[in-house]
Amino acid sequence: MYRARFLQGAGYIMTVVVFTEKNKAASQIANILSGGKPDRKLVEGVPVYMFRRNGQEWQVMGLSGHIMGYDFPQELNNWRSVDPAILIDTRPIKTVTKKPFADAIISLAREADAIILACDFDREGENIGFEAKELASRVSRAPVKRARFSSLSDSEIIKAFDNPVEPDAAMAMSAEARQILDLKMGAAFTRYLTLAVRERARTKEILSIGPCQTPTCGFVYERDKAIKEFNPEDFWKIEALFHAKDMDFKGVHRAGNIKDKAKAAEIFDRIRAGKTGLVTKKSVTEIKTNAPYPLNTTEFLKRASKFLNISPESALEIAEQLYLNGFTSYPRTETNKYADDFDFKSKVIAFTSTEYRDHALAILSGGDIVVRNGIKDGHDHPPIHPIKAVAVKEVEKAVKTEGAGKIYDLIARHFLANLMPAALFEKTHLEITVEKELFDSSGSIMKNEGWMVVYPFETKNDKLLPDIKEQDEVKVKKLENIASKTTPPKHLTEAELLTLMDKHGIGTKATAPSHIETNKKRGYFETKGKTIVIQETGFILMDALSTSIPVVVKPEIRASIESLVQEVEDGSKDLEHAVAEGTELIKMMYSRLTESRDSIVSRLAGSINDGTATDDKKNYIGKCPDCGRVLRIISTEKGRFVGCTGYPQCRNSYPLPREGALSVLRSKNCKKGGAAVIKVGNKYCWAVGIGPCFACDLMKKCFPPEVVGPCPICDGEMCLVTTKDSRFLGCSNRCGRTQSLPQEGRLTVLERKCEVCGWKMIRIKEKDKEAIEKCVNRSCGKDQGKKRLST
DNA sequence: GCAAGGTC
Repeated sequence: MYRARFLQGAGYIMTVVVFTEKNKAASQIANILSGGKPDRKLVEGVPVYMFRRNGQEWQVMGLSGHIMGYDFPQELNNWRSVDPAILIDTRPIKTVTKKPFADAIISLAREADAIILACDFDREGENIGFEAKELASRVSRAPVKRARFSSLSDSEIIKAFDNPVEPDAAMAMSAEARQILDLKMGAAFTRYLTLAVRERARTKEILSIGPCQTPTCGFVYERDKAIKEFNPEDFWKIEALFHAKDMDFKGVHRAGNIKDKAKAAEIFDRIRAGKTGLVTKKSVTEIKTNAPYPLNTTEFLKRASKFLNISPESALEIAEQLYLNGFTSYPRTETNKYADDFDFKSKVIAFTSTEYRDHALAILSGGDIVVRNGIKDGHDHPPIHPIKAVAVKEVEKAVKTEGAGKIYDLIARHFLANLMPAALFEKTHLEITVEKELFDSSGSIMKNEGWMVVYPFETKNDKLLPDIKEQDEVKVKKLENIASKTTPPKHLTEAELLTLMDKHGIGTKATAPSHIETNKKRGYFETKGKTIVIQETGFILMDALSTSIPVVVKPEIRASIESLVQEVEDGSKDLEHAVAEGTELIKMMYSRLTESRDSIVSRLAGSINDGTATDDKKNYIGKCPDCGRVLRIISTEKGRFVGCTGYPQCRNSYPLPREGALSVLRSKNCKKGGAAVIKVGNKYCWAVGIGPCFACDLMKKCFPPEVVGPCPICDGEMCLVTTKDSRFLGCSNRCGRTQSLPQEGRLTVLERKCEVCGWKMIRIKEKDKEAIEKCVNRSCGKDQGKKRLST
């Protein structure tokens, strides 16, 4: 500054140095501020853009995100010799991780008369700017200012650089607090757990814990636990098939899902003779469905997974490629709301020369363009939208990454959809009375496609009802009392997981996919198509942690660090106090971890080195309730029993019957808590730890005979009897009535009943043949009941 | 070798 003022009189030209978050931003900002084409040079291999502005020499350089990072001092890097607890009390050291950038900063700073930090307008951006500021301060006393802008539009950039503000130290320090606390916790917990498990199981795997990855896994665990613990309940549903005006349509009894079998039977008895129904009420309502909000990163990743089956990780990578090639806008944004002065019209016009032509023309002919805007404004970047209007083929030619065309298509269609009117549906509800009982039928017809015309990803099937009025009569074609069971919740999809993470503030717009990847890499969960399924190690770890340190498995861990970080940003707490408080918190959790070492480790060790025992399907019984390892059938010369792989530490064992071939019935769960149910020969079943099933009062509940229909000659029921080399139907009263069954193929008794005789239907699937469904009753003459299935 | 956050 001193030098500048002194030299200015002698024709000295002030040099303004600008640091942006990345090269792309540097070049764009230089373009805007220079009003033309800036010169470009390389400093230490880093591009710098130069131009004259207001009589000053400007030099704009892009950083590469963080160019510094925290780590522990060298001497703490030996996992074996350093107690992980020490890490918690050690202040990590910040060092340069990208030297060329640091060198370039220093080189530019030497010549600078003024420095402007121009990174993204968020916490990490402020912090990245401060990394440059700190390096510059080593060689320069030039004043440092901050340009704040939330998009790279000309007007906003010029405004930001004409009115620079003071850098926000509190905001920058808040990110510092996050980095330090994340590292302390992650490193200490991960090292401790990994080393503890290695004492018991031979593995090179790392078992990591972190304030984002662990709650992410926690979401998956909670869902899969609910699935595991789910108990199906019976319910009955009374359905009618109506007919009017040449059309069949369905109705459901108003009682919906009836849990009480007797009640369902009673209702069904009242109506079963009904031949006609009366339309007692009809209502028609019009429903508007708005286009979804513009795409921010989270929403984009969710839709790419849901509609295109592209994982969040690769969707973000593809979007990055599209962005770098100028097809779409910056993919990392929280904002789902366009700026007031956003120029939609010229973009839509550009689309008139692409395959989206018809949609673009429809928008242009609809008068003023109205955008369907969201409500989130992260003051960062505009929603993800197309920059260039091109054909999908051109995108695929330029960007070779698989899925690039599909992603572009989604972004383009979403953009156009945001400019189109709402879709209109007409929903019709009919109340139909049969024998004084009420049935409901509903239908839906699309009246106006609106934005959905350009958005084929959402399904919009019409459900039609005949055009009938109140007091019209309809024919009853069929009435059914359908027995069903409640179904367990479904596994989480990636889209749902992203929603949960977003809702609980786990990770940022750019990092959510990486936390999912980390968990996969660790073997905690895996993706099967769009759904996510927990794996043994992940389940046991989450299960163990949720009893000893529940906050770690829940989003609370992130929230408590976040609230400290927020206080630093607000200025209500300084960095040192926040780090001290956070450290105390981590210490408390760490001591819970060490206290429960044995229970966590013994269970985890089982999941890791007992892989072979688990894979031994023939002898695998289940988890040992004492130590969490693996129970299996052990046969010796002296006899056989169920024992634990944890032997000799764990001496848990259970007796088995001496005689008979054993086969574990995987689908049966012993209701008295037996570890598994084993079939002994063809005679009886045996619950491990409980004893023979025939001696159990719950036998009939666990092994209900498969009833297929009434016995034709007595009041008994015909049941499926399966022996080692045959299967047939026999009367439950043992009156002597039997019936043979097809002996070949896999036989399944279906819930559905034959429409003619009321016996159950069966399904036979022979190898290399199509499955056949037919009535099980040989005396039932109905051959039409036979149906070939496509499988 | 450990976390999470930037960016390529």
